[in-house]
Amino acid sequence: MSKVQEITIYDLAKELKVSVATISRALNNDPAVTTATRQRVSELAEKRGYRTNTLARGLRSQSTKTIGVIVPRLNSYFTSTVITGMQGIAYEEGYSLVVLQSFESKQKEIDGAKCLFRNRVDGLLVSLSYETDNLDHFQSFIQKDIPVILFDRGERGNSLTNVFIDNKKAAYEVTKHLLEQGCKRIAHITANSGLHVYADRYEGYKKALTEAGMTVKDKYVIKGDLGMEAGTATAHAILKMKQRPDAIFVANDNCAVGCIKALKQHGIRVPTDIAVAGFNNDPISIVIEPNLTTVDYQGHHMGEVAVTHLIDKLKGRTATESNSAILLPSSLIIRESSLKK
Amino acid sequence: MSKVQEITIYDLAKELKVSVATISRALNNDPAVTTATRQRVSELAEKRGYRTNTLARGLRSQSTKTIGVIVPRLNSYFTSTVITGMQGIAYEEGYSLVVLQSFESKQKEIDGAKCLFRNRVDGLLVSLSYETDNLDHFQSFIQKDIPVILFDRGERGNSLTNVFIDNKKAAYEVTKHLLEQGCKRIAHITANSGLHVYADRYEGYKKALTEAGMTVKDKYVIKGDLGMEAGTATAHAILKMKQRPDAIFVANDNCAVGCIKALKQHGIRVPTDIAVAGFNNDPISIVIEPNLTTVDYQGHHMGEVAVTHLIDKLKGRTATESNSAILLPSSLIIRESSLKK
DNA sequence: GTGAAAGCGCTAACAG
DNA sequence: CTGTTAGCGCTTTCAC
Repeated sequence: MSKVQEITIYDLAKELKVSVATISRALNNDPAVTTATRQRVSELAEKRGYRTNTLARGLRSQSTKTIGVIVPRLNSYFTSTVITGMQGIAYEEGYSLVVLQSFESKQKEIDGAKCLFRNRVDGLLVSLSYETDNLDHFQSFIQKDIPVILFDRGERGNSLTNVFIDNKKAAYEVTKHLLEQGCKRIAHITANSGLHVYADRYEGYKKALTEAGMTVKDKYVIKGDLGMEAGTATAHAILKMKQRPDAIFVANDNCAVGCIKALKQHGIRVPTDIAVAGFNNDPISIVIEPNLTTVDYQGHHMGEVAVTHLIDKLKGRTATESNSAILLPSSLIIRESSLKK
Repeated sequence: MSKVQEITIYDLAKELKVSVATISRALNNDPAVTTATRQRVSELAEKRGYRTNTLARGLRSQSTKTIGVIVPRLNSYFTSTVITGMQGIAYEEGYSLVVLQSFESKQKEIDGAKCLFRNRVDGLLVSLSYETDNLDHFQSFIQKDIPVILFDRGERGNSLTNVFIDNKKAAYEVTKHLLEQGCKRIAHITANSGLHVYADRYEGYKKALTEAGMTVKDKYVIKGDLGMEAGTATAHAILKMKQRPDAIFVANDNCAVGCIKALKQHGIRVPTDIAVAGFNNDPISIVIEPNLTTVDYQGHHMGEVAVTHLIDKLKGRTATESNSAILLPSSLIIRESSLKK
């Protein structure tokens, strides 16, 4: 198959005996051009198989129409849902998404940010890695007025827009529910990370305990990578405790599932002996037996909100301040894994 | 924060009192330029925060350094693994990935292809949607010599490179294993799709049955969308059959899990009453109880192979023919869900 | 309402 | 080994 020649606005201009400026205007629906010519232009463009050269346009208009996204990992239901939500809006608005993974590594996140910066994304959407403890690597974006929005895993005390849920409140509700089930010794498995998301979940856990007149016991707060294997490992550690907890609140579903699997293998009855609750409402939570009590929040919606705010900024139609925190709703979903009664 | 001025090679040229050509060469490691100047250039570039304008470069060199990827859905473990594999290689080679979802819709796949075509991706990697029954929408790419490679869900009888596993063989092995467990009435749940992947799995299933002196019974071959809910629905249909199958070979894990859940809810013992096998070795297969027998194949590797072939073509260092089929290994993983003995 | 022309930042052919 | 220069295809002032 021989290579077909690319059509440019010059070709169209020549054929219609008008100037390239007119073609350009017609193609961009500039009201200055008559409806008639606009019609003729778009017809010919279609007929000749013209496609705008985004490179040339971008070079001229100093924008790539590309949004960079950095996520810890692609392989979670939540993340893919978020991205799907972002994609829907982005494509409607004429933006492409370039998605990178940090694999929970700060260095990879920095590298990814650099890469996207070099590639001149118009904006950046980031969910931070476990290891991330500052936002210096986004400074180059800020200096060039490239908007950066954090979603799900953001940080406080910065000048960026954050889109997340009220993690403290959600964790508080989970813990309170566990207390209401009569649990007296509630362990908490969380990420080995300084991110506020996890600190907030811990705070919620603590608040519920405190309100119930209990105190947080350090040995009951266990940190790991929240993977399924980590769940299994932590369960083993818990089984070795002299005084075993009677409930475990895990900061994500995957890890909670690993935990339940291990507990069951060792003959522990869930929830009778130990109740378990997770976080995220991953589909896996209704596959594990007993089905997992968890916190649900809409990744799809979060993605839409984050990208909408970003595009609003890009198009200069923003109403929101930077430095604002956008809180999305979440809800406790109670299933068998926590029902002692 | 005031907007920082963008540095160009002209700025560097002026400051170093050399021509832009020299700068350009130095930056691209052209051996024609002395090591000394190259050194000076890269130092200054670093110091001034220079970043190549990919737009300008692309406009000049007629390439976007972008690879388009179309997948049915992002939210499967297999898919995210494939993409991770692709990403690793792509970024090493200086390419970005733009990933689109078809949501199993032919129209969405066509739209996605058009979008990527307009955005001038240098190459395309596609895993076809259920509904796709021809490859006409890739014709525009072929005409412009833009390489298109199909992975996982490809088609035969076309001029494109295909990267997949031997589905017939894999399905044959699953079915044979089920027969060896003493199953006499093996049902097959597959996609409601004309794709060869599923036709091949059916062929493997058929071959095993035929070899065992059995025939395929139409009522035992059930088509659906292979989602978890479809698995549940199909299980219900199976439970209503006068003569129930004693084994079900499902064409993916997700659906198999939905199936097992429903069977168990209705008091059917898996595998004793009905054995179940899936396909893909999704992590969910070791969460469901009993753990699911399935077919494992490396998405990561498949992604790497597909993108490597694509980039080889792009860089003109290809050895493989188009129209070639690249077969990757797969293996049967036997777990409790199929062990009658 | 339309056209002429400059220039976005880079690469590569050509000349030296 | 290095410099000059012509575009790549588009948008956008500034004229008319």
